[in-house]
Amino acid sequence: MLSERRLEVLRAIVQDYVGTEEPVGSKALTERHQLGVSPATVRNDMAFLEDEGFIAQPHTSAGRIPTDKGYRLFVDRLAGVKPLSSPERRAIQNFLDGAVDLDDVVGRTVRLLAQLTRQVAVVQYPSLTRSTVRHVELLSLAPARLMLVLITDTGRVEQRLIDCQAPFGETSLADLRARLNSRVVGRRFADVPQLVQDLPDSFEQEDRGTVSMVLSVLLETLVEETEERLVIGGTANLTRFGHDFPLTIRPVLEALEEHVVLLKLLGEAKDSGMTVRIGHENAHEGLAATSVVAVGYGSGDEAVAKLGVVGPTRMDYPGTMGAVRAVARYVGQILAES
Amino acid sequence: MLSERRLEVLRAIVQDYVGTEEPVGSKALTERHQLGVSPATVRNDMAFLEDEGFIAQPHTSAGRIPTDKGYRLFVDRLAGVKPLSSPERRAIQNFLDGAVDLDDVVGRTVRLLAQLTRQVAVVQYPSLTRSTVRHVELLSLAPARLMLVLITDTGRVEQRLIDCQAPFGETSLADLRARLNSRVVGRRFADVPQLVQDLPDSFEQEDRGTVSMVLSVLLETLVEETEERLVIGGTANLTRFGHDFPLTIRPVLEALEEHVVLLKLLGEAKDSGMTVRIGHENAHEGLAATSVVAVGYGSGDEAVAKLGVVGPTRMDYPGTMGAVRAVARYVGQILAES
DNA sequence: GTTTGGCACTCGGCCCGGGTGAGTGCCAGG
DNA sequence: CCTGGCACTCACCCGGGCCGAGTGCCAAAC
Repeated sequence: MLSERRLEVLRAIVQDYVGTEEPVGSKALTERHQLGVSPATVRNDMAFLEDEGFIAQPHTSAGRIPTDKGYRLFVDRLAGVKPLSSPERRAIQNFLDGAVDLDDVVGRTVRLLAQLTRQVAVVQYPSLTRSTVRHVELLSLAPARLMLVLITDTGRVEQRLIDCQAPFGETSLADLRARLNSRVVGRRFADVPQLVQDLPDSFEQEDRGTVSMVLSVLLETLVEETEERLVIGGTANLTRFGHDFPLTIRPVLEALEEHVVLLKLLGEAKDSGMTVRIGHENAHEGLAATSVVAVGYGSGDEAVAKLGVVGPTRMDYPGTMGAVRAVARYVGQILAES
Repeated sequence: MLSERRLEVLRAIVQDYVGTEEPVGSKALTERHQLGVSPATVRNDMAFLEDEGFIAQPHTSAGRIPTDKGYRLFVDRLAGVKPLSSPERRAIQNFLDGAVDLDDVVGRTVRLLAQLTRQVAVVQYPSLTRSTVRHVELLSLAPARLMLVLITDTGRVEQRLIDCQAPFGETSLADLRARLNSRVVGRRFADVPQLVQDLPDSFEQEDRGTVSMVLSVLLETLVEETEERLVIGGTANLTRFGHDFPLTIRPVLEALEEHVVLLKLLGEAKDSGMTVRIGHENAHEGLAATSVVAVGYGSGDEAVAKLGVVGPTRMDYPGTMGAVRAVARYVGQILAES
C-alpha cells in the first residue's frame, strides 16, 4: 500500500538523486530529510517501492534510483510547479521585450529557455493551421510571371513564384487581388479552400487558367506551411549529463536534428496544460533516457504552437515546469501585442 | 632541412593518425608505407620534425602526433583536394535538385555536407550585401498602415510594417510603388540609398512624411538584412571525437550556438578559393581543437556567402576539402538556375 | 502490526604492483 | 647518410586485496 510516508520516501529519493546524480541509500536519506523514522524502516519502504517498480538499484548493494515509473508518480502526485522568482520574471520580460520580429521572438525564446533550465530548449514557430490570413498580395514580376505573397496574423510571410502560360493583365490582376482579399482576409487557413472554390468562374474565359493556378499555389502554400518549423538551442547543456555519455548524448543529438521527430513529440503534447513525457514514454528510442516538458503557447486563449525542454529523466521537474510555463506565458503576451 | 623524404614521413604520420586516432610510431610507419628506409632512419626524421614543431609526442616514449603546425604544412604542401567519386556527385545533385525554395536549398545543403564529411556543417544564407533588388511592393493594410515587402534576386523576401501618421491614398501609394521600383529594381543594395534620396521631393507636401518614412524603413531593412543568418547541422558527429570529450565537445557546442562567432569565422575566410583554419589559428578558444574548412559560394562568379565544415584538427583534409568544394559548386548552380 | 537495532553479506570502486610491449634515443659500423 | 642493435622509458593491462556503503533478514521493542 502506498502510504503517505512511502510517497515521502520516494519524493526524497527523487530530490536527492536529482541533486547528487548518485544512487541514494537509506542512511543518507534519513540524514538529509526529516522522515522521523530510522534507516531500517526506510529500507523496508524502499523494498516495497522497488517491488512496485518505482525505484531500482543499478547494482546489488548500491543505493536506489528512481525508475521512469517513479518519476511519473513524482510528477503526477508529488511535484508542484515551482513558480519563478520575481527577478527571473523580470529578466524574462526584459529579454523578450527587445525582440523586433517573429524570428527574433522565437530566437530569443529558445535562448532564454535554454538558459533558465540549463537544458535543451525547443520552440516551435507559431503554427499556421489555426492562424488567419492577414493579407494576400499578387505582384506581376514579368508579363507571365506572378509572385504570390501571403501574410499571416502571426507575422509570417510566405512567397511563391508563379509562371503562367498566358499573360495576365494588370486590371485582371487587381481584380483578382481585391476579390481574393475580400474573401480570405481574417479567415482561418482551413476555411480558405471552400471560400475561393468558385472564384475562377467569375473571370473571363482566358484568365481562368491563370486564376486557377494562382489559387492552387495559394492552397499549396497553406498546406505546405502548415508543416511546422522549429528552433532548438542549448545543446551544449547536454554535456552536463552523465560522465559516460558518448553513448548517451549521441542518439539525443541525432534525434534533435530530426525536426520531424521533435515535431511529432511536441504534437503529442496536450494543447492546454503542461505535458511531461518521461523516458520510455517517448516513442523515439534515442530519447529513452530523456524527458520532454512541453506546453502550448499562443497569442490568445488558443495555443498556436508549442515549446518545451528536453533533458535527462533526472531533471528538476518542478523548476523546469515552472520555467517552461512562465516563458510560454510571456511569449504569448508578446505575440498578442504585435 | 625539409628534405623530400621528411615531408613524406610527415604525410604518412598525418594519414595514419587521421585513420587510427593513435600516436604513430616509427616501426608502424615503415610497415604501412613504402618509405624505402628503416625505422631507425624514420626515427631520425621524426626527431627533426619534432624539433621543428611539426609533430609532438603526447608522452615520452609514445608515438608522434601532428601539431597544428604539422597539419598546416600538410595542407599547404602535401594535401591535394580529393575529388569526389562520380556516384557521390550524382547523389549531391539529386539531393539538391529536389529543393523547392531558398530555405530548402540551405537546409538540404547543410544536411548533405554533414553527411558527406561526417562532421559539423555550417551554411550561411546568401548575403544581401551583394545581391540586388528584384521587386519592392507596398500594400495598404489599413488607412494608415502600410506593409513593405522586399524581394531579392536570391529569392529572399523581407517584410516590414509601417504605421504612418497621416493616411496615404491609393493613388499616392501606386505612384510611390512605381517610382520606387523603377529606380531600384536590379540595383544593388549598396546603391539604393543614393538612388532614392530625392524621392520625397517629387511628392505633395502632405505625403512627404510618409514617403520619407517608407524610405527609411526600406533602408533599415536593407541594412538589417545584411546581417547574416546561418544554419548548422551534423552536431551529432561531434561524438566521433576523442573518447575523453566531455571537455572537448562542450566548448565546441557552445561556440556553434554563438552564431556571431561562426559568422566571424566564416567572414575571415577568403572570398575565393578554400580557406582552412587549423586549431589555434581560430581566434575562438572553444575551437582550439578544431579546424574549419570554408569556401565561398554564389550564383555567379562572385561569392554571396560561405559554407564549410567544423571538425577535429585530426580530420581527412583532402576528402573534406573535396566535399566542401563540390557542394559549394552545386549550390551555386542551383542558385543560378532559380 | 509496525518500527527498530543488530548482523552477516554483497559487490563496486580504489589502490597497488608487476609484467608487457610499443616506442624512443643513441651509438657504432656499413 | 643510412642501418641494426641495444638499453631505457612509460602508458596500459591485469589481478588481488582492502574498504565501505548499502542491503536483506531477523528478533526484540514499542
